[in-house]
Amino acid sequence: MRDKNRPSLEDVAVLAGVSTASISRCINNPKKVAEPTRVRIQEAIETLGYMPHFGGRALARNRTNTIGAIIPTMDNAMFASGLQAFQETLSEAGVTLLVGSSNYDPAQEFEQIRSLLSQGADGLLLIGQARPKKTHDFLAQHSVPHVLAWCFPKSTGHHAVGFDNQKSGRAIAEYVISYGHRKLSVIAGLRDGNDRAQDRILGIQDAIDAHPGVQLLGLQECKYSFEEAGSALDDLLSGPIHPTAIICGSDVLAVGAMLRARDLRLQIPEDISITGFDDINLARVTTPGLTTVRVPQHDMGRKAAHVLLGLLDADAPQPQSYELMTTIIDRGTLARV
Amino acid sequence: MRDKNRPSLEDVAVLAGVSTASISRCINNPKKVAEPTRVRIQEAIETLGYMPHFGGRALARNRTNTIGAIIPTMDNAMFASGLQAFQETLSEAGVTLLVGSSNYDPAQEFEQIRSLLSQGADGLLLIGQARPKKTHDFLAQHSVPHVLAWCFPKSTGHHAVGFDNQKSGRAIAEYVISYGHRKLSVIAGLRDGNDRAQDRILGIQDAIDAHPGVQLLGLQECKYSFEEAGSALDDLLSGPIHPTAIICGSDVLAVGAMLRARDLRLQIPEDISITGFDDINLARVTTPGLTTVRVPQHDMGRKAAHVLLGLLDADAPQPQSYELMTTIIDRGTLARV
DNA sequence: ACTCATTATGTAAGCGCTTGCATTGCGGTA
DNA sequence: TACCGCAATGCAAGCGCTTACATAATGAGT
Repeated sequence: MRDKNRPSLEDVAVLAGVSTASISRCINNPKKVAEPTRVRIQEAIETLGYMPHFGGRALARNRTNTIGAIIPTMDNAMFASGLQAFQETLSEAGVTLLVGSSNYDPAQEFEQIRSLLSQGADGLLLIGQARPKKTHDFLAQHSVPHVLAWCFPKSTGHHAVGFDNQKSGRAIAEYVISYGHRKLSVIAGLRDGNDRAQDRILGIQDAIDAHPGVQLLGLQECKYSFEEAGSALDDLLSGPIHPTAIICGSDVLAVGAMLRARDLRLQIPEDISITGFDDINLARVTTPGLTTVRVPQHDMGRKAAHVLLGLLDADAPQPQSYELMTTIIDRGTLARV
Repeated sequence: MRDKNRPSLEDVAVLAGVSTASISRCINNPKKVAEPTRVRIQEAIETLGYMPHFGGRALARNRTNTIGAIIPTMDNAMFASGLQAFQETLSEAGVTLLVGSSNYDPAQEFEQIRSLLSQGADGLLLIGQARPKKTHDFLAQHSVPHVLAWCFPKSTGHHAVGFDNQKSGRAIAEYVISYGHRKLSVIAGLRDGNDRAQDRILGIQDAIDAHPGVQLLGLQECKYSFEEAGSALDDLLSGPIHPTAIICGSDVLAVGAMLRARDLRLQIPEDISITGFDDINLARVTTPGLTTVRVPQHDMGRKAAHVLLGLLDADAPQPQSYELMTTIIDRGTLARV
């Protein structure tokens, strides 16, 4: 079983003429080793090209210096860039990132959690708050350090770095209403198992309810793809009475709707207003630019990493949760009526 | 050091009334255990909520079932979706993905390689072929199974799943030329340490050289951002004689150029043609849609995973390399002149 | 009934590293 | 000179799991 080519601590020890303990100390806590020995050890390590064996280390320390992130998909720029920031921050701290994706499916998420944990992840980054009891129990049973992102749950019990989706949903709806729109429709992500989509809708509802005279003409749920959003738009326009504005649960949906609207020869925003959510690159590129809600993904990823690292560092001040703020970016897809 | 809460094989063995060896076998090779014992063991595992300890397993097996991928950045949709496919495929095979990012910097890439390897990665996915000798030596010294993606090197010695950037660069340039353009300029990614950017330019050169009368008026290198691409466009237009078409090394660059062109009140493609490379979502969204080179990212990620898994499976037929084909997607940013 | 495969299970030796404790060697102090 | 304290190092016991080998149990073939 022993890999003859791979040098072990033992080998380095022999070459350097010290015990394995010293080598280990030299690697993990150089201060505890005298200067000359350290030099000797370093040389031995170099000449052998020694690299600590991960398994051995993990076994002895009961720690892997690895953190897992489970996101719905990297295919959506929205998560990808948060994840990028997360990874960079971990990397600076010498921690490696394990990635799993759930494809918005709670069952898959559970599997990924199991999987990443059994791969030794010391902690986890999870997206959103809503998950089956089974999952919660599992996390609790194994007391897995974890932080939630892309949400900011009122209830405690979890560390979170994110924003309030409901509040943000309400904000964009209020904004649309403030532009004079009274007949609204919504294209949202599939709510099932997706609390972010859900909360955004709730927020939109809140705003509508708070403004008598404003009505919600239609609500379509669909996957985050241009095509599905296009079909959703078709459905929303199939009724006898058309909305003047369509609030979308994500930029991808909004852009999908815009593309379809263009095919239908509808002018945006003259014929119909459309808003997005996330503020990914896409939103800057459409003509006109998409009016949307900016989510501080980069900050979120970075802060989440810090919180998680803090959680794992026994003698760090226990980190709290952070609520980040979203802002509305008004580009050009929202008209005054 | 022993974590009192975490059940070990030992604990399960006691509960099930068998030896640890049987448990291990039951987990790794159920066939080798008799039905009734297996049931008993399963129950014990369930009630204890046992999960194998990663370190222990890795140490004994000298294998982690983990694969690393080092990509320039996830922030660019182009890598993100390839990575997504890669991850999904690994996951299906029970292998977990470790992610590192190099930010297009060979030194950082080297560090990430070290890091992922010391985290026990059994193999690596790397982007592109050009890297310092130091890195190559390191990979060789440790005989790290790895596959290259996003490129298809002529030289052997590496497994690769990708496409020929030079050929594709030439193809798009030929295409532009076939539309009647004679005065071309190029906006490329920073060539330093980025063989994809380099090869694409070489390909463009090839096409230009093959067509007397076609000239390259300018070549700007810049980072993959809208802003930088915008400035690059400014520079290209600052001369006395303007190009009729600008060939860009990526969609992000192309879109950045388009946005700037719009600011300059230039009509695309009437006043100036622009082409991209990658075919990410962005390309479908601009007005007009971006004419670009489609890179089969999804396939690439998936195939790369298969090849890598094959490389790690001793008794699998040794996988070869795959050259994938790119195609030109003609949307609307390329005019006939 | 006796032997021999065959199958199911147990025993125990590592895998490579960390770390509490023991040992050594040194300079400073009384 | 004898003693103490401290710094540097070595010793060896695990950490939890896998697996070669040993053993036991079963059934088939003679």
